[in-house]
Amino acid sequence: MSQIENEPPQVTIRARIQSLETGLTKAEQRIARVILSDYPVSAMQTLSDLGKDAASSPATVLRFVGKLGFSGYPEFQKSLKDELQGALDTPLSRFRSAGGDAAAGAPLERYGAYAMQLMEETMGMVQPQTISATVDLLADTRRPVYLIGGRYSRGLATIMGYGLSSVRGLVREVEAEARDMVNSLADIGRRDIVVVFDFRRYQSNIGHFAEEAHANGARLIVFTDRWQSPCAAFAEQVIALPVASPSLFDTGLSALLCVETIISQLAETIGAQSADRISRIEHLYRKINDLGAADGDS
Amino acid sequence: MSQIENEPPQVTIRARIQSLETGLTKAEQRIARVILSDYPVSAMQTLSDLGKDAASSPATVLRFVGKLGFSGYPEFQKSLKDELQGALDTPLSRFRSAGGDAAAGAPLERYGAYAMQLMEETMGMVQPQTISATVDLLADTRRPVYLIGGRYSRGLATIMGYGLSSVRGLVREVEAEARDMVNSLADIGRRDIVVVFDFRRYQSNIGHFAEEAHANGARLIVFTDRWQSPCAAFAEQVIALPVASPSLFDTGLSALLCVETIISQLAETIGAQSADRISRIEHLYRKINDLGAADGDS
DNA sequence: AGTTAAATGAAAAAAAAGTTTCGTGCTGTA
DNA sequence: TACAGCACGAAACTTTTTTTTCATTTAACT
Repeated sequence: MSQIENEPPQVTIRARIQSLETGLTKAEQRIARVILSDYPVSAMQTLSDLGKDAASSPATVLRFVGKLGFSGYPEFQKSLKDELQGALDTPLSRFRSAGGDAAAGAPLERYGAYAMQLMEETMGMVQPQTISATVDLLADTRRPVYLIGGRYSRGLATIMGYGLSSVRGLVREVEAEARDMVNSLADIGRRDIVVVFDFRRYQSNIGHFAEEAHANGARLIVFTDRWQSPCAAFAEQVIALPVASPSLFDTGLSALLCVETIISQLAETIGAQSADRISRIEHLYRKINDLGAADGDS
Repeated sequence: MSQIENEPPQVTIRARIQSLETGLTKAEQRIARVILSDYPVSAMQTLSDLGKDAASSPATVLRFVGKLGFSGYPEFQKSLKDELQGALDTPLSRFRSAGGDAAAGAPLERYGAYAMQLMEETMGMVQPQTISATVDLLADTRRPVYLIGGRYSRGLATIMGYGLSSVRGLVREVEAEARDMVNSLADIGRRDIVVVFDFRRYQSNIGHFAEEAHANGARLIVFTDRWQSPCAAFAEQVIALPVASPSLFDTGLSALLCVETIISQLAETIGAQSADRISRIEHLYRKINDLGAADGDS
């Protein structure tokens, strides 16, 4: 009988429910909780099933749906399905449902969808406390930090080094080459933190560096792969990552994800102190850059 | 009345439908196509709606569902919902439905879920032909490649340089420092490819380097952000990337994704030639590494 | 405490969905 | 061409779901 007056707004139904928080009766809150808990699948049952789940009655559920602005339960479910359709129309979903191995689509789509799976895998593989312990260690700004990486992972060490030095001082990247390694080792002691990136195929010189640093009493953080570099044996924190990719080479995306997460957490932990530092650095960089540019041009 | 005899197998219903390919009548094939097209939402309508979509009848749809091994339409839909529930129970989905901004969960989960969105955005932002054109350019192994990056992006340049030199020769990383830049520029000419990484805040010396290289006739590939480095003006290929992150810093994940995609494509393009090179390099690295390690220890 | 208003669920009524049956029309074979 | 067999959909039938109604309970206010 009743005509549809209100077109569905852009926001998700989930958001609409959440924004209704106030003005919901007790039974309705129960219903909301059930819907939100396994959204949206939980809302795809029949009226009476949903009522049962919320220890309520079909009638009450229907009134709740009315408050949401729908003129009937089927209309509500229709909206839900439309919304779901949109949510599922993503590269990852398509990749997943294609079986994950289909060579379909552009290279970037393929690699990207794989990368997304990798992010998930990474989240599952790295313990939250490993991240937080690492952040805590690095948050002690009186401890100098040394970074070193192998042939491939040198780039990651550089990126992490840059991030670290944006947030705190006493950061130094060590070249994976005899002279610099020895020189650094001479300085490294109990107060120091050493961050090592070592992925297969593990480089023996990196391993020796880590071992020596550990012997000198340094605290060791190791980024490595699933099979774990020998360095891991001496490490206080081991961040073991998935590195397989759909190409001939291993991927560094999982490592970069962790590095950026750590830097971001570190910035939050060190807080105001680091915000200050960042702006000072920005300022200085601009000054020196201008000098450098002039120098380069002349 | 009829009891459920067959427990649902591990495979998705999608896969089951696909494997049924043969043994499907014409009308059933139409139904299959409709279901697979917007899977699984398309299969969540009523029997008659689905029949109408497939230009068929409820009865035929029901027979189709029977062939799939279900004893009735509701049972079929139940399976579908269970499957969907599983598919939606991922970090990304949770992040999305949490509104994207919720500080819920461990830092890695949060950053990782964001990263997944970023991958998607990257896929949307970078044109497939940009990637393929870049790969083609780099596949010309007679052309020397020079890489340079700013303070942050130096790490990315290093990683790409490593990847490139695994696949082909004539790769050189240029330090973003006056002497090395000038020296390199002296060599760079029409035959050369220059890859520049420049993200905000853009460094003027990088810009000058790119301009000069372009003036010398080199082909320019620029990795930059959404707002585009000044270098982009001289570039033959511009890879503009999303870099915003849920922290104070920009992210390099999108850039690394593109770099790895390009390297992987390059390896496939150059093909056997590169497979050969990779194994030769592995062998040589092992030899030299042993020397280096011995050197470092002594 | 008493009154009023709102909220709730049971149950009946209405609507819609799923299932079954059966006749038509097609396809391939004798 | 006639026949068998199968696929198909229309329509009748059955079941389930949604909606409405109404009595009861619960909460709120004087």
